[in-house]
Amino acid sequence: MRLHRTGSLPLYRQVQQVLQERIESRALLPGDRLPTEHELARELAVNRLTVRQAISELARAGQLVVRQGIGTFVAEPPAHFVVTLGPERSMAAVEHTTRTLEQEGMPAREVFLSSAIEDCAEAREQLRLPRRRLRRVDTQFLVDGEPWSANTYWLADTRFRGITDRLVHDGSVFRACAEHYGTDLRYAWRSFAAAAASPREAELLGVAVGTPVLVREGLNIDSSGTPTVYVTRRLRSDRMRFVLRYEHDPIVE
Amino acid sequence: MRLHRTGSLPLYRQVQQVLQERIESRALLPGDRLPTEHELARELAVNRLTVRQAISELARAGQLVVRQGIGTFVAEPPAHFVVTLGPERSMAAVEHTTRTLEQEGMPAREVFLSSAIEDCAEAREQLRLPRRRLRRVDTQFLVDGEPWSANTYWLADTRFRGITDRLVHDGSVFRACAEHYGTDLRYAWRSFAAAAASPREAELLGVAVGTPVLVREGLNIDSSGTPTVYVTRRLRSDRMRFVLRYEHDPIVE
DNA sequence: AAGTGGTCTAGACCACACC
DNA sequence: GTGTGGTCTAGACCACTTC
Repeated sequence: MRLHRTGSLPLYRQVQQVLQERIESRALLPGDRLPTEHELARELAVNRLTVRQAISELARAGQLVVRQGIGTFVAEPPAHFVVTLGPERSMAAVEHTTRTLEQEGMPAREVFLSSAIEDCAEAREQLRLPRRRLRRVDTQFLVDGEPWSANTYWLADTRFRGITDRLVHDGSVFRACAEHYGTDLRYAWRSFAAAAASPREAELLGVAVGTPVLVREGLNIDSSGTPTVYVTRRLRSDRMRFVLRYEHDPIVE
Repeated sequence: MRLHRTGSLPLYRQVQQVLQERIESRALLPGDRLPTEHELARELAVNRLTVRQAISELARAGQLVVRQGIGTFVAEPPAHFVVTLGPERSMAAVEHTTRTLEQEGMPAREVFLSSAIEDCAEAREQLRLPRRRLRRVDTQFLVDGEPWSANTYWLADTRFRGITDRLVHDGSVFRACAEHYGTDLRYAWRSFAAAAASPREAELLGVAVGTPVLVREGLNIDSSGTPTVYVTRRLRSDRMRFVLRYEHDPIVE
């Protein structure tokens, strides 16, 4: 195989096409290891950096998975787990998702990462709190040992005093609010956006920097309508997807 | 300024930090042009490729905008337009969004791109149609002349015969369905995910390949409950964001 | 024509995983 | 140690924008 500049298609795009053809023709199956970068470079008579440029775009797009020291692999078709959102503002939420996952043999749990007094303009405004009262709690959602989301919660330090100690053994913030503080939460709003994974987020999610992540933010209010928890989740877009169903009587999270 | 390998932080990350510091300290303001890649390379005593690697990640993350032949600029803070979704399945949808945008002085319109008989397993399943009856329509949503979303609609060719001609002057597919075919649509479901822009999508949206985009899919049914239009939208995540409000009585799309 | 970013090369060394 | 991907360099030429 030999590539060369033709028309105006850059070499690295031609390399991409070669790889995509091999995947689509099933010459390479999900989970298979690609030839090494050196081998591909030699085989296609291009520089290794050109191969890397081709691979890195395909990896970002989720078609390949690169593992340092091991090799580059054809990605498994994403096990898009569908989370169904109802029109309700209730929050059986995490509970429901967790149960569903477990029924499919995928043990899910939320793990506490860190907690600190910290300021954040957006959280301050949403919660209407002075800056010194703002507590930030970070958690990770693991499914089958694999990180699926990185979460940041903002809440009033005074109202949930000592919550950090509660979270060490069970990282579920919402459960802690309910069980230890008697606070029933429901949604005021939730939002969806897409963003590139920052270095920190990429590490937490086990993906490459710049990988698209689904950003879900939400404000939770207590039964009196007071803004109580402002949460930001970054979700692996190759693992989760949200669906708003209107037909049937709908469930949660 | 001189960078060198310290600890284990790669050079290109140090270059990123330098740039981010200049942006955060407001030494570089939104819209400002950065020094050229050659200049940065010389100034920081690193290779130009190293500078490029730093810049390309920041560009993907939306902090910088790179324009060939012109220069690299600090991105304007994203004018996240918020689209409010109600729990209703109704579809005042595009209408409402368009009106809101226009009130803010941003003329919005949907533009027809192409139309063809084409097969798609997912669309076939959603619409329960045989493959030969499947029509694909592509449109672009422009706000103030700038592309905000790339849309693909799937519908029954027989039911909407001649729709292509209707769309040439007004690209709004939903409006065409209502006005020319008397079909009132509402949502059965909508979904949200994130993905990397493919070369084709990147071109339509005016962003770099691999930029995170918000993927919104939905199935629309007519008043008898028949699946009628299956639509996939790719939205610029630096321009739009979806919010589900639960508090007030809610509006549309 | 001049200046910008876009692509490509050859070669080197480093960090990580596995044996 | 061996082999993988990760980082980095020096230098070249191309494509696009502006003048």
